Amino acid sequence: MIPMSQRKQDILRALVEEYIHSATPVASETLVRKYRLNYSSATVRHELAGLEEAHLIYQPHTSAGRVPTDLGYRYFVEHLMQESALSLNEQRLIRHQFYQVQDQLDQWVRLTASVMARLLHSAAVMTSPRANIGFLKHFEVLSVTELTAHLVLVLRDGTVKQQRLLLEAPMDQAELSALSERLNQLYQGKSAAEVAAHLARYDFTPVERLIGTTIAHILEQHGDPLGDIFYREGVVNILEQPEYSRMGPEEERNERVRKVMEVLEQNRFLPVLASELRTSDGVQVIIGGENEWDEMRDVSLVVARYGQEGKVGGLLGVIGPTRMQYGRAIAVVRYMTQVMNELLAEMYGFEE
Amino acid sequence: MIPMSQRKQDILRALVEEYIHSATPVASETLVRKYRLNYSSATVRHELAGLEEAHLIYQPHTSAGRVPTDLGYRYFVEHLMQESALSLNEQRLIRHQFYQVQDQLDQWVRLTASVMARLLHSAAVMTSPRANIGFLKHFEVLSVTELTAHLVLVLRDGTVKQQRLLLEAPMDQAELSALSERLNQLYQGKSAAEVAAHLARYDFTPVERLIGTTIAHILEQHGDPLGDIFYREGVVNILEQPEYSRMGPEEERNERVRKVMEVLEQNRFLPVLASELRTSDGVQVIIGGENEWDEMRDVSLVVARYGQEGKVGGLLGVIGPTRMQYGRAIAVVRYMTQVMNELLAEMYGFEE
DNA sequence: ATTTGCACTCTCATAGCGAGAGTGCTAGCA
DNA sequence: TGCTAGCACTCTCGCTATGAGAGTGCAAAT
Repeated sequence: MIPMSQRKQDILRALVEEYIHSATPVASETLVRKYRLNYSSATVRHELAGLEEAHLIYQPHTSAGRVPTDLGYRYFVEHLMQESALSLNEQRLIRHQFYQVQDQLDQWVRLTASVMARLLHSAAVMTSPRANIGFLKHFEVLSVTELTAHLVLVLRDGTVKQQRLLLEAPMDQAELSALSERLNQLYQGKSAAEVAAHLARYDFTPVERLIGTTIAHILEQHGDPLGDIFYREGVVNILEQPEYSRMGPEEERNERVRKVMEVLEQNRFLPVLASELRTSDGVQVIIGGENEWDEMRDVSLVVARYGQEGKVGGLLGVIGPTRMQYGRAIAVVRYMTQVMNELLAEMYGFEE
Repeated sequence: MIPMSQRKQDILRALVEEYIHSATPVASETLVRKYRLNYSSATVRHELAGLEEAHLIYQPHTSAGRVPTDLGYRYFVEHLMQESALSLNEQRLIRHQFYQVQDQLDQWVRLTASVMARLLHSAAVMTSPRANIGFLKHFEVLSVTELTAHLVLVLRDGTVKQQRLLLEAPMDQAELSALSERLNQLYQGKSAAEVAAHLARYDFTPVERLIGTTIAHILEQHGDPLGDIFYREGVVNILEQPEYSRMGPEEERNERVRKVMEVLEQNRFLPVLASELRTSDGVQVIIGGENEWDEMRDVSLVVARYGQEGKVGGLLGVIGPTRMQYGRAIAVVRYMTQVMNELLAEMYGFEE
């Protein structure tokens, strides 16, 4: 990294902000005019050449303005940006919406995603809250036919799983009920590991073992908080961004749109998040091609975990073009994390 | 409706098929050549003029080929099209995929949507199966703080609802458990109406009443099988259709994309479906602007209800440009309905 | 009742062109 | 030495013109 004089920093900050705003390559002249810099455009051009040397910005072609590179954005986010906190008014507005919604968990999640999408004019993604480790709250076994039954699990975080069971020997509802009552006693509040351990130790009938292993299996599967995304909101907003609807040659743009839609629809960003969020806490910013996933070269993510560590929680964030209002996005994501945390705390009675 | 000679019908059929295939206005010459008609192109042109008179087709501009109108598609679907059943191979392939998936309900749903999307290269939408009327299976009340509790409902179709309760007087978990056990006895297997009726008749404590009304409310809300769409698949496929990526002037196309994405994201098609499906059974075809919802002028729907009437069920279908492979789409939707029906029947033990 | 032949219309792709934007460099100035 | 003014140069972008091609509608012929 080259030494960054104060002036270079000022210029880079101005350039990134301007580009985020205008979505077109930024000219030296523009910077001087709009950002009241005390040097002439020629001086600015000189500095720009330096920044380009350092791969922080680049020119799409000779005699076009400059555009930040991924590296430039990264520097901006790390050193130059200031998080633009939400105004009190916005905060009130958001709170108010949650207040209006009936106290239903899934509605909160949906609302959170929708608020983020609207506030940032970009796409928001979010997982339902789920326990980091699945704990069984309760299960029932319903007889379907003589040889099949239907297992319904309720986990402590409120999710429900259903699975069909194929019995080896015929059993009726009464038998199953008795059995499930007994096993419920045993497994209530247990995790996958505990259930599995338990299974290993004692002797069980085949049916009991079947139910036990199935439960353990489901709990285990459930463990990964990145299992699947449930809510996507504001995908249209992305398409309205100039890079996807106006700028550049037709073909490239179509290609970009296709890519970003594919990423969104198939949750391709999950692996990236998984590794990123496992290592560190707080709001994470992932910029464009930094993560070497080719399809994501043009998009940035601003994401965070919400919920209580080791208890119930999930993931929320926004996804948009690399030219993203990072300052605001970070503020919004941080704030929504906080809101969700409070809601969950109330709901589950954690101390914060 | 004008009288439709055999020849007119033949020509219309050929034209619609060709347009569905090529996505470009169809010339008289092309029809003669590709569909081996026994008349000259001039004759065909003459007939085309007649069809245009009848608003079944139109010309985008003088000296372009013809394109079917919504009315034309309708006539095609109603009188000319033949449903192209899925080959045995395709059927086997589909079955096989379901066979591979563990017997988990939500995975079936997801798989169904995904299969439809892939088979038809268009977007598929689907609701999770839910009972047409909500019946309570079981509920629990968990103490959170002194004055708040957490209500978890399990309905008979397996969905779960959570809601926070604000108590008027402090209660601890023991009290709540006792209470909920008693009420569970009362309400088990009941519908919204039954719970509500029950509430009206007897005297209850405020807490009991609170829980009762909340349960009734949730059951009621749940009743509408069109409450919300859970699965969308293959949205990218739509963007790959020429009308959204290649044809026509830039601006119009963007507008189209924006519209269709909005419709998809916000489930705007639900009201249309609701009225359509309530009146009749089987696979429904809704073509473009027929339903006077302006945003949907350019898209068609092929949808059906699945599940057992009055018991558990949902909605599935595909959504794409009006230029859609109706014959195949209808076949696929019909087949997937059947598959889902069988799966549900197995799972819940209905006789089919 | 069809078909042939032909004039006519409209679109679409291409090339050419000029204006404008923005740069890099050089020479001059504090 | 650091900054600025001036200027030539480059590249894009939008506009217009143009011509080929596609497809029609119509009139005359079969």
